[in-house]
Amino acid sequence: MRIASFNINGIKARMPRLLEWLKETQPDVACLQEVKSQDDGFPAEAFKEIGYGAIWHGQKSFNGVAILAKDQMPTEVQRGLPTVEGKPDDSDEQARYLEADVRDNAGNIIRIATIYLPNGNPQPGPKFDYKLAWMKRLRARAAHIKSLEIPAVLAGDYNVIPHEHDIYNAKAMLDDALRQPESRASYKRILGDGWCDAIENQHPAGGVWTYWDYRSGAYQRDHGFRIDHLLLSPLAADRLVKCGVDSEHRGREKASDHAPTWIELRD
DNA sequence: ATGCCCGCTTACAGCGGA
Repeated sequence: MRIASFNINGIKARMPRLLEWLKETQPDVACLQEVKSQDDGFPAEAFKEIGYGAIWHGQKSFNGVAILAKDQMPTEVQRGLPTVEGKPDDSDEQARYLEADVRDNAGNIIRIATIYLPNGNPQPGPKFDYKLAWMKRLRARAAHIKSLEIPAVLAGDYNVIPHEHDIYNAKAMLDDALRQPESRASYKRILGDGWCDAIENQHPAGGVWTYWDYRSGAYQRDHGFRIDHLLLSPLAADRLVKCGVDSEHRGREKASDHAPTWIELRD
């Protein structure tokens, strides 16, 4: 069972590359972020034609998330991140969270969330405050999911560089929201509740990148960092076989600035 | 210190991204 996370940076511009990647790597589940499309413009039919059911939470111009599943339709569980108290948060208009159940090859349910965590720049400021508040809400939702004691995968662009060894140069981006101590501490608190960061678990020495800036030839110079994460509940972590990054796809024409990041769970 | 590149928009310049 392969489950992938991919910040596509605009579904209209990325559709050829996205379809190509789906056909080449055949993920069972693909969590997408930065769809940048209204609900009406989502190309569900094109995914259906290659065997993927899809649900999506769109927004004009910005943000937007989706879950694709091969040979099945994901069953939507939660659209938008609730408040810390677990109520719908009507004040948050940004489409950054979608949660669904899918079935594995044995027919058992796996809970999936696609996450586009706020960037938070510039910091300090209201955008950084929003990021940290959003992370508190995510932690509360994750705790709820964990309490269900089911296999669950929280996959997405977390916009957090967890450690010094998760960036090409420890001195780079020192003032950036992605690597502030508050961002890292908030991410660490979620992991501390019992979630396993798959890539960190399998590559403890670091040096794995999922994002390379478009500017300054960052990909060619391998100036990357790791911000796309798949967090596994204990019952999912027990089934982790391997994980990786399709970094070669970052080097193709008209690529996203993120590379697809994936895990494989045993059946 | 700022922009670099890229995608988006009742677009053709400005914003957001990271």
